[in-house]
Amino acid sequence: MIDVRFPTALQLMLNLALAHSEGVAQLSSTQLAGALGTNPSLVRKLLSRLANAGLVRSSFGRGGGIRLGRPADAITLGDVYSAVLGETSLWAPRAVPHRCLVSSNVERYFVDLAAKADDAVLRTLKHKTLADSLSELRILDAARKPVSAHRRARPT
Amino acid sequence: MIDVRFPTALQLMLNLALAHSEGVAQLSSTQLAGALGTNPSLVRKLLSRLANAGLVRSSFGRGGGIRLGRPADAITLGDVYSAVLGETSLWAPRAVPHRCLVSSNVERYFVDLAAKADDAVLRTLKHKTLADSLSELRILDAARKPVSAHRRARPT
DNA sequence: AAATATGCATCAATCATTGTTGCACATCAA
DNA sequence: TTGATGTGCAACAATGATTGATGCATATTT
Repeated sequence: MIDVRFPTALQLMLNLALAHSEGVAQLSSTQLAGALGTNPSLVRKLLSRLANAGLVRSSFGRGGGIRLGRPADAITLGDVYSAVLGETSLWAPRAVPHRCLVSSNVERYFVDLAAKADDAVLRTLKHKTLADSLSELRILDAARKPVSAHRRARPT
Repeated sequence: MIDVRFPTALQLMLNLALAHSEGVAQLSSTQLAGALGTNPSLVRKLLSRLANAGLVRSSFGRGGGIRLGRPADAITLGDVYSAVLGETSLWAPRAVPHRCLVSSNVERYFVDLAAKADDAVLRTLKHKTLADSLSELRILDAARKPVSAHRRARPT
C-alpha cells in the first residue's frame, strides 16, 4: 500500500491555510475529514502528530476546532513531513544472514544510503512553505478555468 | 509495510558483483535466495525486472545462473532502483472530493511535488555505481575487523 | 535421456495503514 | 447547572500491496 499519510497531512494543512486566508478561524476535525474524503479518526491521528510539532493548535469544547500553529509562510512542507513521518526512513535494509563481505556490511551501508535519500527528499520539501503552495494552487486553479469569467467546462 | 524491494535488489546485485570480482561467473537464484535470506520466488520476480532493464543476464539449463549484464562500474544504484520500482512514485495524492480551491487542484499539485522528490532521490542514487558500493563495503568491513590480521571478535 | 536451472502463473500469508466505534474530558451557551 | 459540541484516545476490524510457497513448462548441458 502506497503511503498516503504525508499527502493527507499536507492537504489537511492546506485546507487550514486556505480557511485562515478566507477569514475562517478554525475547522473541526469532522469538517476536515469531509474535505479529505476520510473519517475524523484518521484526521485526529494526524492532528496529534502535527500538534506535537506545533504546526497546529486545537481548542476544546463547543465552538472549538483546529487552526494553524504558525503563519502559513512559516511552515514548510518539510515541517509537515517530519511531523507526520518522524524518523521513518524511505527504505529499510533487508536482514540477511551474515556470511560474506556483502552480507556482513550491507545493512549498515544501506541505512546510510537511505539517510542520504531521506535528506534529499527533505531538502526539496524545505524549499516550500504552505503559503507558497497555496499560491501555486491559485495559479493552477486559474489555469483550469480558462480566460474569461464564466467557467467553460465541467471539471472531469 | 516498509518497501524492501529496492534494498533486496541492491543486495542481490552486490552479491553478483562480489561473486564476479572473485572469479565466480554466475550464481543460481537458489544461491541468491540463500544469501538474501528469502526464497527463490521473490528473487526471480526481482530478476525478471532487472533482466528487462539489461542489468542482469541469465543462462538456462544445467550449470546456468545469473550474472551482471554490464560491468559493475557501469551500473548505478539509480539503474537498480528504476529497474525494480519502475515509475512508482514515493507518494500518491489522496483522492479528495473536489469542492474548493485546495481540493480541486491539490492532486495535480501533489503529483508534481512527488515527481520532484522522486527526482531528488534518483539523483542521489545515480552518483554511485555498484563498484563504488563494493569499495565502500570493503572499507566498512576493514573497519569492523580492527587493526591486525586475525579477527578479534565474532560478528554479532 | 537425465539432471539442473530459469520463467511464470497461481494462491495463501503477512502486516502496516486505514477505517470504525465508543467514551472520557473540556468548553461554551442558555 | 445543564445540554450541546468538539477534542483526545484506545480498542478492534477491514483493507490491500508485498512477500512467501508451490507447481510446471521450457531450455541447456552432460
